Amino acid sequence: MRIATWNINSVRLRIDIVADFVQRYQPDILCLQEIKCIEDAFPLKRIRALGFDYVGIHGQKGYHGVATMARISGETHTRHDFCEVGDARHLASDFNIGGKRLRVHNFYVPAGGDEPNPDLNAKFAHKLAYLDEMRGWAVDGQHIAGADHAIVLGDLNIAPHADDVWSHKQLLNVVSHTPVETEGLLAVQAAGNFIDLAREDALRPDSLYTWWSYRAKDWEASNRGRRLDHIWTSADLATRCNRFSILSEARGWDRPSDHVPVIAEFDI
DNA sequence: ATGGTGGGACACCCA
Repeated sequence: MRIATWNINSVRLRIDIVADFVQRYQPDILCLQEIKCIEDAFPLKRIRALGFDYVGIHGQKGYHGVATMARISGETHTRHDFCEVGDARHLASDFNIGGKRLRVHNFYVPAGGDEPNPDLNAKFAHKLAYLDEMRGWAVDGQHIAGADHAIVLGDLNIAPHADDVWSHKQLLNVVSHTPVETEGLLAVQAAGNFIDLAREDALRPDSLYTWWSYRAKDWEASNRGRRLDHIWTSADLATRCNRFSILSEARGWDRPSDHVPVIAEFDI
């Protein structure tokens, strides 16, 4: 079973590279973030033509929005409105694999703006509140209730470890790598006993970054990237993961997203 | 210290 996550930064604008990616890498389950459209505007025909049977969409006009599609049959479980602000940032889908129920949580965690002070920046305060609610949700076991395995993935908008960014020192006060965020994200991970696949010794890719700013003159030469996109699994599933990859080359495709696909393969 | 480039919707928000 191959699963991929990709912040596509407008699915309508980039449907052609989504199709190329699917044809070349054949994910069984594909999770997109920042689709930036409502459900009715989602390019459903193109996605179905790629062989996806299940398509779950949590859309919103202009901003955010996540969608999960699969070649295997699935059903939408929930679209949870964390912090109850009406944002489309989460979708949970259930799949039956090998007689077990797998729940896939597709997340787009708030970016949090530029100012890393929650008293001065409501967006940053919202990001911290969102993480805190995720932690409680994981502690309560809500992520897996009624299922056998859980995967939490998506654009979590935080690079939690020192080598998840091009310069730990220079980014300590930059939103996405501040201590309050990295500690907050690691607390969510600990609360759900999730395994961060990129950090498993046997799976660790050479390059960890999943995002490079559009503002760099030459993203590849400067390589000022960050690992913002993650695939976490429940412990039982992590032992069945035999391949993990970050498709860095996608950042160099024509009219790219600023994020690249992250792919995990399981022997289940 | 600053400004750099991309989205969407509609004059400016967000990343």
